[in-house]
Amino acid sequence: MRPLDGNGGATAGCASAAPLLAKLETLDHLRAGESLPCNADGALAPRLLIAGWACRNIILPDGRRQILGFILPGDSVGGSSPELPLNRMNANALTPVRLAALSSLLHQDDGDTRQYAAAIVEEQRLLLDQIVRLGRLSAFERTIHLLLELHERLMAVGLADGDSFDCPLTQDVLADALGLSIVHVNRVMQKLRRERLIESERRRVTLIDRERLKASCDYGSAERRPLLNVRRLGIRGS
Amino acid sequence: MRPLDGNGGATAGCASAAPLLAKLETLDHLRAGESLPCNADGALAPRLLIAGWACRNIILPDGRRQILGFILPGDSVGGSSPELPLNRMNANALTPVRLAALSSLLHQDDGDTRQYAAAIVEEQRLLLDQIVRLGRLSAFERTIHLLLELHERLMAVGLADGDSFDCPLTQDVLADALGLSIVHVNRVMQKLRRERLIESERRRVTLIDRERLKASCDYGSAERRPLLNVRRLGIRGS
DNA sequence: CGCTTCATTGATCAACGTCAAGATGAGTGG
DNA sequence: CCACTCATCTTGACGTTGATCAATGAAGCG
Repeated sequence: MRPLDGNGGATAGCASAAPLLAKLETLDHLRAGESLPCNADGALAPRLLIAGWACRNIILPDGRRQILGFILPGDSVGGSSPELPLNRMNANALTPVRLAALSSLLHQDDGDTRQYAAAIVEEQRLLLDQIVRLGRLSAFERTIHLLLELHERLMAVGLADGDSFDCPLTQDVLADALGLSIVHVNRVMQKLRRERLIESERRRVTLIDRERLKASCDYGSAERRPLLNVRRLGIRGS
Repeated sequence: MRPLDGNGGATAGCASAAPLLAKLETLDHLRAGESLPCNADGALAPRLLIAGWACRNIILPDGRRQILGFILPGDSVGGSSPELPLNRMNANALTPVRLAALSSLLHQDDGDTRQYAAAIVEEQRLLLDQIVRLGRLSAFERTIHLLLELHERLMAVGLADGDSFDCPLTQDVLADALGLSIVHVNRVMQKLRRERLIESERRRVTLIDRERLKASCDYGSAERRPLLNVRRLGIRGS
């Protein structure tokens, strides 16, 4: 029972919920672990991810890995500029993945420039969130924060229903995204379940009380620009 | 003795070394701690920093602070797009700072677009480095890595001579940039001096053996895109 | 079934944070 | 010139978080 799709990849269970993506013609099929296609110059080829999950990552010489961010259905990669560092990092499928051509989507008049710009803005927002997570949140907060981000992004493309979504991330991958050890991720997840903040069975993650979760990790506070900021830093001018 | 400049700000000791910047007319003067000017929409106003140091930072509701990156002489802010998240974060002077108008510099034909694009690329590169530092480097490595970045950037604008530069960062600021406690930063710096990797007296930091330093923290390995990546992640496809 | 990947557990330890208290040094007003 | 203040750096003791090592389950898959 629960056949877990057979054909399409990670998000097949929700495929009906992503009507926009379903209509696109598939250009590439990747298996889990494979690298996203590159141009001759080594930069990511322009693609739209229509099914499955991927991630961008950096691997240090000694084998440590840091995942920079996740690529979810509806996300585009490589479109904006081959110079952009993000487009020069490794990107790997985490599940079976289907990609569509991107240029076709964007070559309408000047619309592509606008699309590219929006993608860059969104990418930067996610990078800043990642920095705050890694720099100033505890393991517990980090994990919640990332789950909230994933849920929000999947929600936006119709791949999360209400409070839950299909999450193909292994604890191994989660660890490298959160800058933690795999063992610790496991314990944090257990604590989250024990405190009834989330449920997770098989690959399905349910965020039980999103408002409480958001409050517990300051989710979203990186976006707001405080109007006036008298804290720290500036008590020095005469 | 050692009057530590009196007029110009943090980088006055090196002013002669930044000929390009010296010629610009100053638009704003900021004292340490003050916020960089904003437009009506709340985004950073377009400026070129010609003297002093500043940083972009996020402050969480409970007072924790994460510094996202430093703004050094020669860096521009707010130029690219008011939508960019980085341009909507707090930015504060860390020393007395002088800013120049940016629009005048860039309103030559289409040159501004190119300039903006280059700035975005560079910003993204620094953000990725920051993520790797926070996510996968130890406190010791992080500190070295950041010092190397600062040295390299100052070198590029003629504000570092050989192996040393004038570093106005307090350990407090360093801590919030590195995601560490202030006490731990202090101990790491001591260890760095004890092992003769750096010297630091007053505000002057000297990197004693840059090659050794780079090797010890994998500096620069985030830029290179490995050609083939068989490690981890992908041993799953049949 | 045997294999492999992934999740889980316990024990132990190192890294890093917190608290509290001095030093040190530069600037300031009397 | 001195006392005073304030920011910064430094130190020690101690607690916590999270890493590491090493096994053991559990589940999917050929």
